[in-house]
Amino acid sequence: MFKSRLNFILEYLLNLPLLKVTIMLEITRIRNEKDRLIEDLKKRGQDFSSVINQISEFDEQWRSKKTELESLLAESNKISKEIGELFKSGKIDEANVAKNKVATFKAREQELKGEVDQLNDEIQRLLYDVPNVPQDIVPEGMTDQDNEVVEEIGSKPNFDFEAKPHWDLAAEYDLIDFELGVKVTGAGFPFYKGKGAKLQRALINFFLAEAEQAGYTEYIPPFVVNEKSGYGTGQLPDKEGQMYYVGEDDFYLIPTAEVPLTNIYRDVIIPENEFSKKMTAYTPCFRREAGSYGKDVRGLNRLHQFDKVEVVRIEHPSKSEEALEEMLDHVRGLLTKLGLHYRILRLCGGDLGFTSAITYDFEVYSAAQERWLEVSSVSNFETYQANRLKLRFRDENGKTQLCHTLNGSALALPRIMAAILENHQTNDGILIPEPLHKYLTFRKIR
RNA sequence: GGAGGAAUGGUAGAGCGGUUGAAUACACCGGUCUUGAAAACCGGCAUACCGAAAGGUAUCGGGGGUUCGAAUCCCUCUUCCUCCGCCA
Repeated sequence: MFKSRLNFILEYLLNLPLLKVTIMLEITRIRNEKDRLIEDLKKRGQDFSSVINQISEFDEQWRSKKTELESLLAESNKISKEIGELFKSGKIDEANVAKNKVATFKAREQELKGEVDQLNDEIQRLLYDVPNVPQDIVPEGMTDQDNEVVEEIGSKPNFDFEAKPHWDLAAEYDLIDFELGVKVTGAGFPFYKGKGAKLQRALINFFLAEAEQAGYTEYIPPFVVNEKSGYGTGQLPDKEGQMYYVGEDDFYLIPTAEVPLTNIYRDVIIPENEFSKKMTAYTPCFRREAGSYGKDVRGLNRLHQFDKVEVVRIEHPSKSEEALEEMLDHVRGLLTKLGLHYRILRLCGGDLGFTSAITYDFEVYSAAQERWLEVSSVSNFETYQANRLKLRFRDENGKTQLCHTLNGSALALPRIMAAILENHQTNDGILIPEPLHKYLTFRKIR
C-alpha cells in the first residue's frame, strides 16, 4: 500500500515527461524578472534567491542541452526518412551506409536525453519550493501579529450576565456532543444533535442560497480526490500531512471544496472568454491539523471534520481584483446578516498561504472567549494554481494564457456556530438570527 | 471481484512499420456570391517547448521496449464499455 503510493509520487515527480511541463511559478517569470521575484518574495520573510538562482542556472543548461539534442534528433529524423526512400528504390547498399551513420548518433542522443531529463526534473523539484509572489499591498511581517486590520464592523456585545463559551452552551442545550465524537471516532469529530444539527443545516442552506443569489453555480463534488487534484490546487506536495489519506485507493479526503471545484478546470482551455466561472459547494472538510493543542482546539475552535460552504472563481487576469472585491462583499453580507461583530485582516507576507498572492481573513468576535475566530479566508491565487492546473483561456489573438483563480469560505460553519451561540445568548436561550428563520421551525433555542 | 472489448484532433471516424501531425465528415473561423440569410464554392482550423527568425523537437490514453524509422509490433499501467457477481 505504502509502497504503491510512494511509487506514484516518484513517478509523478520524476517521470514528468520532457515536454509536459507542470510548473508552479511560471518558469518564464524566473527568466524575465528574476531579480524582482527575489525581491518581492522577501516579503514572506524568507530568502528565495538561492533557489531561484539555481533554477535559473539549470534552466540555461537545460535550454542549451535541449537545443543540441533537438538538432541531433532532427538530423536522425532526416536520415531515417532518406533510408525509407532508398529501400523503396532498391538502393539497399546506400541504405545500409546511412543506417550505420545514424547509429553513430545514438550514444550522444541517449546521453543528452538523460541530461535534459535530469535537468528538467531538477527544475520541477525546485519550482515546487517557490511560493506565490505576494501582491504589492500585502504588508510586510512574519506572524499573525503583523496582519493588517483593514476593517472592523459592528461592536462587541454587552451582556448583563456572564457570557458562557459555546462548549458550555452546547452542553446545556444539548446541541453538540464532543465526548460522543471521541468515543465513536476521536477528538475533533463532534456529533451535532437535535437543534444543533438543525441549526447547522440551516446555516448551510442560508449560505448556499446567498451564494446562488450572488451568481454561483452549486455543486456537490466528491469528498475524496486523487493525487493529481491534490497537486493541482497545491495541497500536494506542500501540505501532504494535513490531508487524510486513503491508502487502499490512493485517495485524499478533501480539506476544502476548493480542491474538487478548482480541479474541474484542470487541463482545460476555457473557450473565448467564457468568464467568469463561479462555483459554490457545501462539503465536509477533513483536516489532520497535526500539532494543534490547548485552548485553540477547545470546543468548535478547531476540528478534524467540519462543514464549509466554499466559493471558487475562475477569472480573466484583468478581472481578478474586481472579483476579489466582490467576494469580500459577499462574505461581509453574510456576517452582517447574521448580526455578528467581525473584522477583516489583510494577511502579511509571513502569514500568507504558500499558493496565495493575497489573502483576506474574516474573524468574528467570540464574546465569551474574548477572542477573534477566523471564519473565512478569501484569496487570489492569480496564475499560480492555474499554472499547476494548466487552466487557460484563449485571448483575442488566439493565444493561450493562464487564468486567475480565487476562492473563499462563505462560510466555515463551526466557528460561526460558536459565534452565534455565544453572541446571541440570552438568559433563557439562544436567539436565532432572522435570515435563518425560514429554514427552521424555532426562533430560539431553549 | 471474474470474463471479454476499446482508447486517434472540438466531435464522429480512417489509418499494409517509412514524405502521417495524421484521410474523410461534421462543427468552427475567414472570404466569394447574396438586399440579408441559407445553399454553393474557395481558404483556414491541435497542443507544448526550443529559437531573434528561418525553422526544429515532442505528442495518436500514460510509461517503457523493439527498429535506422512506430499511431501502426511487444510489455506494463490507467481509464471507459459489455456480460456476470456483490451492493446503497
